[in-house]
Amino acid sequence: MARHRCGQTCPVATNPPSNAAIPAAAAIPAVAVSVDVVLLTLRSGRLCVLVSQRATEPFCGSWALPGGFVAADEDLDSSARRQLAEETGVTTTGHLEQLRTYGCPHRDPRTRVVSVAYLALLPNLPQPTTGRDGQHARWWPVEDLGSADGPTLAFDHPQIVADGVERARGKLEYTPLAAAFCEEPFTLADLRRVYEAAWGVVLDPPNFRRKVLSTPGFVVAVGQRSSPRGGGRPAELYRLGSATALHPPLLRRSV
Amino acid sequence: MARHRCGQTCPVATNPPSNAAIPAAAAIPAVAVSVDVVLLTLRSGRLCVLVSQRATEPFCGSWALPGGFVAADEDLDSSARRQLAEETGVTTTGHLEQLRTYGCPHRDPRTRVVSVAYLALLPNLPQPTTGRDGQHARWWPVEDLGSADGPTLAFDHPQIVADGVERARGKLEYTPLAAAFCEEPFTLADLRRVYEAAWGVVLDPPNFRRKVLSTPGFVVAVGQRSSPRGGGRPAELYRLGSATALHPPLLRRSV
DNA sequence: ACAAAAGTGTTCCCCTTACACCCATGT
DNA sequence: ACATGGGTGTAAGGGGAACACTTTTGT
Repeated sequence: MARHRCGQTCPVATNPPSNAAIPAAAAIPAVAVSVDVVLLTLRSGRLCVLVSQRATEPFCGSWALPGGFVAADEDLDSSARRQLAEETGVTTTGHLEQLRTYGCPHRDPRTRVVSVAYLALLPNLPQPTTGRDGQHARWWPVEDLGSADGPTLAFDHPQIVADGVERARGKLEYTPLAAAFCEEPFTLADLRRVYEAAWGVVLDPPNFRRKVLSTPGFVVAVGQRSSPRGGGRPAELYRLGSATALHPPLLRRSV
Repeated sequence: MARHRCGQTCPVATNPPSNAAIPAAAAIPAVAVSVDVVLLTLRSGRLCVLVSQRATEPFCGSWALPGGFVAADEDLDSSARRQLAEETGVTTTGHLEQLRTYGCPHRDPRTRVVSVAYLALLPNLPQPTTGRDGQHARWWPVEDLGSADGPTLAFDHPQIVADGVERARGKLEYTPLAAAFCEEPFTLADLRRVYEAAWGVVLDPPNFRRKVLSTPGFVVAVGQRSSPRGGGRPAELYRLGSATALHPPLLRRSV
């Protein structure tokens, strides 16, 4: 047992590190690692993110992403799922992916916190999401975030949300990710509305239909029809297929 | 001053945490944060990654990515640049971007290490890269990594390299990233060979030329011509332009 | 009957592709 | 002269955009 490069005692090799680019006598800095989740959903045609209001300093009264510290023997992905479950009650069957890591030294004014951000996509949840401490959590349309009547986000969470939204928007182009916003089975109109809400555009229904169906395995017909709400021909119902990529992609108008 | 959620004393609020999803009495686990860099370049038409041979346990004799621990007051990006400079002598003017964070609890057998991986792209370096400790560092063609006569990579570095290579390959499609592999000024053939090496395809020179030049700001002519090596008409020389994205993208053949 | 939404057909146009051909230089 | 690589021209085919039109439901 010895004290070496990792700054802790553990039962393996004791040679000085040759592969780590740190000064020989330097201690490994203490860093707290947290996970923050950008949870996006669609509510009445608007892309929304889940945030909860902070009751403590710093940033008391501001809104923050669900998140918390990674446990000792916990994988990062598992931690993200746990934070989501504890703070929203969602045992996610939806999409969850790592987004990016934020490690600016003073992003948390108290101590060094490196935060691994995740992106989660879910269909609209029927029940209002309540934090495990009963804290005030709510959905905010992402387009309201910069505006005057929108929420003030804590820490560097504005940047994290912006990165998450941009990732989601971009991935809609070349992955079947849009289905993560829909409850199965869904109609092609449901799927189209995901793109329209996320990109802020209007898509031509006939062309969208052909495009989606032309990619084998994007969606598969379930053999039933939806009950129309308020007139109109019933739509066929689909489930997400096994395709992992869209070829060719469904590109946004110029960027 | 008080002991609170971040596990350290600091001069701000003392209320119990309401926004962090950790058990009230739990200590913040000690985690070491490191940065590993996937440095890619092109050598004689092959995409290569820089690795250095470990001289200590664990994984003594295996090859590892350049990397090291993040310093106390150091930004993640700065840390990546520092590791690169210390281990390869490169003061990167090339491309550097965050790749992904790897935090599996036992990815390092000694202690918990969360590693933020970076992707760096550089033109072929004339001098052989030597580590700051004189350690054995060399380029390996990425296609040799899985093979029998290729190197054995330490830790989860095979996964990190694979992710980095895939990121680079994908980003060539819709960003001007290929120019990061070329020393300026470069010819369009140089640029084309980047795509051919990275994707393992053969591209039609006339069509490639039109495609590249049709995106305004991808490359700009410098008004000179290259001296041909071994016959052939001299090519026009270009520099990277100001465009940040390719519209429409230069797509790979089906995936 | 009318409105509304789903779905089909059709045309135009741009981009990609493939390949023939010309240009400029080294040997 | 010939090989080599840079660069231009051009015709065929695929996919996207736009929109007319048909189908099926609710009111």
